[in-house]
Amino acid sequence: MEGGAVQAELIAVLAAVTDGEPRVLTIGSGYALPSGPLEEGHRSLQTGLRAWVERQTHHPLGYVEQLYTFAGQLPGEARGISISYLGLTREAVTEYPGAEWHGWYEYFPWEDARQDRSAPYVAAILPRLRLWAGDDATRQARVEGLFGAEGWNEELVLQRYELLWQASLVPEARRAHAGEGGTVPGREMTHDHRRILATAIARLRAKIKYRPVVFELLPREFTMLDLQQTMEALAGQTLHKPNFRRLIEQQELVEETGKTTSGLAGRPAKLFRFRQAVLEERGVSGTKLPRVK
Amino acid sequence: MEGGAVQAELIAVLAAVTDGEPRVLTIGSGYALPSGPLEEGHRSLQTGLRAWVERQTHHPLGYVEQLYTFAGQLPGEARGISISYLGLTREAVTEYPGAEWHGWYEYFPWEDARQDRSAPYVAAILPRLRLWAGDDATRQARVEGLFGAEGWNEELVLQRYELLWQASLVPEARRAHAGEGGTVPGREMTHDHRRILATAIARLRAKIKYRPVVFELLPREFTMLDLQQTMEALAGQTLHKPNFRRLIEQQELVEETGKTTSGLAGRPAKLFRFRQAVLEERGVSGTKLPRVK
DNA sequence: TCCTTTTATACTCATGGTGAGTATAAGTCT
DNA sequence: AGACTTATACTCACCATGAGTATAAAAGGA
Repeated sequence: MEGGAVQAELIAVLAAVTDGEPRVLTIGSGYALPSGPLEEGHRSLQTGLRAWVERQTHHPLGYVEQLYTFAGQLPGEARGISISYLGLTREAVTEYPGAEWHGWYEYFPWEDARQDRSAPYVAAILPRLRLWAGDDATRQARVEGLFGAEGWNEELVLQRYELLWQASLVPEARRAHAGEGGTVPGREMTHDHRRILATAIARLRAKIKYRPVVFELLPREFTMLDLQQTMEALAGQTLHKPNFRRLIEQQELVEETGKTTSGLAGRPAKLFRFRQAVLEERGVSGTKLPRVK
Repeated sequence: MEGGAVQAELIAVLAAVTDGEPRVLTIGSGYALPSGPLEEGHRSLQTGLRAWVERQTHHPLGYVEQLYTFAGQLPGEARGISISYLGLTREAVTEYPGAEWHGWYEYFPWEDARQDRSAPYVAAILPRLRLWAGDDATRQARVEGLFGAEGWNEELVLQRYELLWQASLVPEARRAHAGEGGTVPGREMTHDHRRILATAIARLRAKIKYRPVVFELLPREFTMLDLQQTMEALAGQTLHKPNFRRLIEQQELVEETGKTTSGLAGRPAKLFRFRQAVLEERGVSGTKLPRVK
């Protein structure tokens, strides 16, 4: 009845958006995510996570949600379980040696589709994937569906990374099954940390569409443009300004503070704040089914 | 650097819909979910889960997705981590002793809002929750938001269960902090298995709205009514027939088989099958943001 | 045989959200 | 003062959705 005991590793993807760039908190010069094993003293998984992030980066942890759990084969030692989390914050002013913020898109340059910034990367990747697919119709369909010109779906971050992995086009894959030829641009990470980051980005891109989590990344007061640019940074997509505004207003997510910006070019913008009340009111409908009565 | 080793427990919520009733596979006469510790031989978490479910219930596992991971304090022994999964299948014809299918709504009678079946339960629960809330405005808001007459949100299954737990109205809570007074109708489960079931129901209710997972629960060929009733069983809501049909058709989720039903009362219904192609075509848009260009 | 019952399927109509684009307001900068 | 820049307001066509009604095609009983 007694199963084998395992090590439990807690891994954090801590995200922020600064100056319109989404960033992630790393250690080891951008090569790893903050992480450490669950210990005796930790009363819960989140407690353990908080402890490790604060020890390694001295950065406080705000909003946190669980991402995914999987069994990893720690080479040599006993097997381990990795439990990953996504956290949202704003970058602290003070820096801590060893901890660095890096742009998401250093790791996934092909994911930033704002004004076609990703275009050259995708153009370089596609022929190599097509070569890999060869005559295999299933592979071809996946390649075109994920990287093809028809309707880029920004939520499929993980699927795209895994495809590159399988095609041996990322360095991490080489460590597993030695491949031939070169790899694709994009910063590498240890173990499967880059896969975890991809999971985090995908989750966040999906979530901002139906839950008001963006506000965790913004200061207390912000302009419509701040809000829009933060969304665009996360989604990796440019948004239609008037319609974005209308969307936010009709959902009553924000309220005016009465203040405006000044000193910048152009007409001063109103400052808004998030309406905390939404969190209670909204059980979020998310309906889609034609209820009766 | 060496953290405390832990036990990893794998827990499965295996769901099916039979004759318009959503059901869950249990052991111990409906008192527990299939589960067991991760062992040396298991190559992945899902492998381990499959092994345990098949050993305890002899039921095959089809579509599976991860639910949640948390640290539980197994009393006495070393601490443990519980990793829960949701699986979707059809009930096998052969039965295995010790394994039983039970209706979801035996465990959560207040969640079945089809033609007001839940009404008497909600009516009985509400005054007791209001009593518990007392003058506390935060508590009152939660009670009314979750159980109140205004817009029942079928996705908040977990939140409702947790509220009842905190109010000490479910037997499981009594084991933790002894409470006074009676409990509310609804079958009890061991440990936090009922909480896990609530998580599974909530996840599935959310997911059927944007991913074609219902078809995992249906036979290969089915009528529109079969499909609708399966959805209704999961959502715990009655749906508008013409609009439901239109929704399915415009999304091109199914195709006609050419066959029809016969022998039953009323006009024969066309038989449909799921269009497997959707799984490839659709990266599922889920858009909501006003993209530009 | 015909009529009732039952279920399936097809239509109608008003409404509101969404995509796309244009027009005006109100500041800085030169 | 005029050019420039950004913010904000408005328009219009279209389509998905909520709600309800009408017709089709079988079974079953009088």
